[in-house]
Amino acid sequence: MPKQFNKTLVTAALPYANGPLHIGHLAGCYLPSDVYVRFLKSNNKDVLFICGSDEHGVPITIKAKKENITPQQVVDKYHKLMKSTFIQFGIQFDNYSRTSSKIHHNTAQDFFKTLLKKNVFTIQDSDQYYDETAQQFLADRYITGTCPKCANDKAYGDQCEKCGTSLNALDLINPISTLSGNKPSLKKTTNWYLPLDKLQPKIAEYINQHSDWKGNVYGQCKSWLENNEGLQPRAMTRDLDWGVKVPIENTPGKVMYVWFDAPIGYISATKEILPDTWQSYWQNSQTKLIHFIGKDNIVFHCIIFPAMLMEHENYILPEFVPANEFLNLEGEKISTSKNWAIWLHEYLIDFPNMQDVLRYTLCTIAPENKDSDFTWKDFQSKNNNELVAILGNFVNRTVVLIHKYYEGKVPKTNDFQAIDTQTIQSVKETILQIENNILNYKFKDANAEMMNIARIGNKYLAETEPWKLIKTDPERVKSIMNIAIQITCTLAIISEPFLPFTSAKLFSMLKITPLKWAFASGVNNISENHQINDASLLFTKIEDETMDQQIEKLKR
RNA sequence: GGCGAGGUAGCUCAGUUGGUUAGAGCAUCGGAUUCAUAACCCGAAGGUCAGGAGUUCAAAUCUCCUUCUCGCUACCA
Repeated sequence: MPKQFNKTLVTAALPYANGPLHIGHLAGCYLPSDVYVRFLKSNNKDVLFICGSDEHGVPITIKAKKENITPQQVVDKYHKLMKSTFIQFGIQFDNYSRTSSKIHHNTAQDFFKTLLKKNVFTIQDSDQYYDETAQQFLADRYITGTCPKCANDKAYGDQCEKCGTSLNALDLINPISTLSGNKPSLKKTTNWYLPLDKLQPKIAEYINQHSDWKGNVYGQCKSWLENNEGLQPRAMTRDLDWGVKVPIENTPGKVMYVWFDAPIGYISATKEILPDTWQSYWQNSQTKLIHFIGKDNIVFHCIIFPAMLMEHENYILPEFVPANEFLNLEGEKISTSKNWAIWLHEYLIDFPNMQDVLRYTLCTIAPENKDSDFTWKDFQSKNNNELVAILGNFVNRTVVLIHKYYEGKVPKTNDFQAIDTQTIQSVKETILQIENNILNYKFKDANAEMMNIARIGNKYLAETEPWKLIKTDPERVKSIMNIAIQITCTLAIISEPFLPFTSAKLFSMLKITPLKWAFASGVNNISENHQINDASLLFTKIEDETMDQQIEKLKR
């Protein structure tokens, strides 16, 4: 029995505010979520799209120390940059918030207090390494030493990358803090744990109800649940001076674990824009909650956050988690530290007003089922051979012909011939496929089908040959050109989720106010005698030289 | 090491519960065309489905083994 929903709450993973955004972020998470939300909004659905910067955690404090500024200055810088990047790429969040905001701190603390009141947490003491010079406790990741198994002297406190063994920092021989290079000391500390072990049956039941999730997501959840010892308690607090303070008396220097506070950021961002009605989304069983993320955070969104929500008891649980795999770049993993990335804010400078080209390219190679690869050559080919040659060209030849034959006034249709009805029918069928694909989170397929509508248009013109008929049967040409312009209007409507800037240009060229999805298969959207604007190019060719420069830039 | 996901045409990727001759886009080659940004349209060629064994009337699909890539491995986010 499928559940019925009347609201959709879409979240996109909170990007971590210690660096700029690159194409992998866009392809993996923000583009698919934006397409999905734009589609629902075009269909007049009640949908809310939430995101924000994740501004806590150790890496930010380390970056601040390195650059000799405060953590707040670090997050201010990247929050501003990321927000502006999203806006420029047309990622249309209803709210792009941040976890350093007052409302977030309050919301996260309230959430924590509720779990405290319900006695959800278990409290445990443990010995943790402490760096006297840096004056802070060290996460396992920030300690290196000699692996007890393979004697590799560059093993991390959580894992030895040489032999692959999972480690505990206490196992390391000759531990060294990566912050100061000194030997850390052991200190006792108390933390509040989410007892995932006790919650395992509830979580397992929840996951089992969602065997329809994508293979990578469901598989990873099962792997956590069915791991030899099952789920283990996880500390929800950390010893750090940067983060949301734990709302318990006499706990100085203790903040919430980033993965406790970050997903609550989705809630606080909703509260921020809907102070009175946010509960109608988060605490309403009629709401479909969807988390768009990358494969690296499956466990947090499918196990830990749902566990938190279950124990709070007032919230709905995620209904679907479309996690994408990773995007590679020119055959290699994207790496921030090696500067092997295409930074979005730089793309905007190098390719002004070409956001849709990147949106399109990334959508065609979205890593929906497996890691995929971005190459500049492919980017150029998608632009030149598809956007310019198929979509741009169809629109251009249609608009040019209408100006040539009718001075830009849309001609009236006469009787439809078989080819007309067939063409209209195949456009309708393609639209249905797009809808079906989007609703099933298959954005790559949906995007390809959108391009197929332009192909149908090109084929229609090639087969009807209005440039020949104009000499023998001008009445017939009127019908053909009318249908061609209606298809152009369809393209304006259905391209909006994928190519919002192009869609806007198309509506402007057609000189009509933007239409919603319900009009997509209409054949009377542009009325007879309506005056359209002059043709202008939607896309321009990209030369080899431009691509060579970008490839050169990567290698620097 | 353990677990999960993947390996399909030159390239980038689809292949739903096993079922006609394994698909698409791009690239390549050929044809047609001139309204259009030398674009469009039609057609052809291109695959031992990572490798091996097994189950079955039938395997890209199910099972086992080998191998490669990516992720997770519980205090990185």
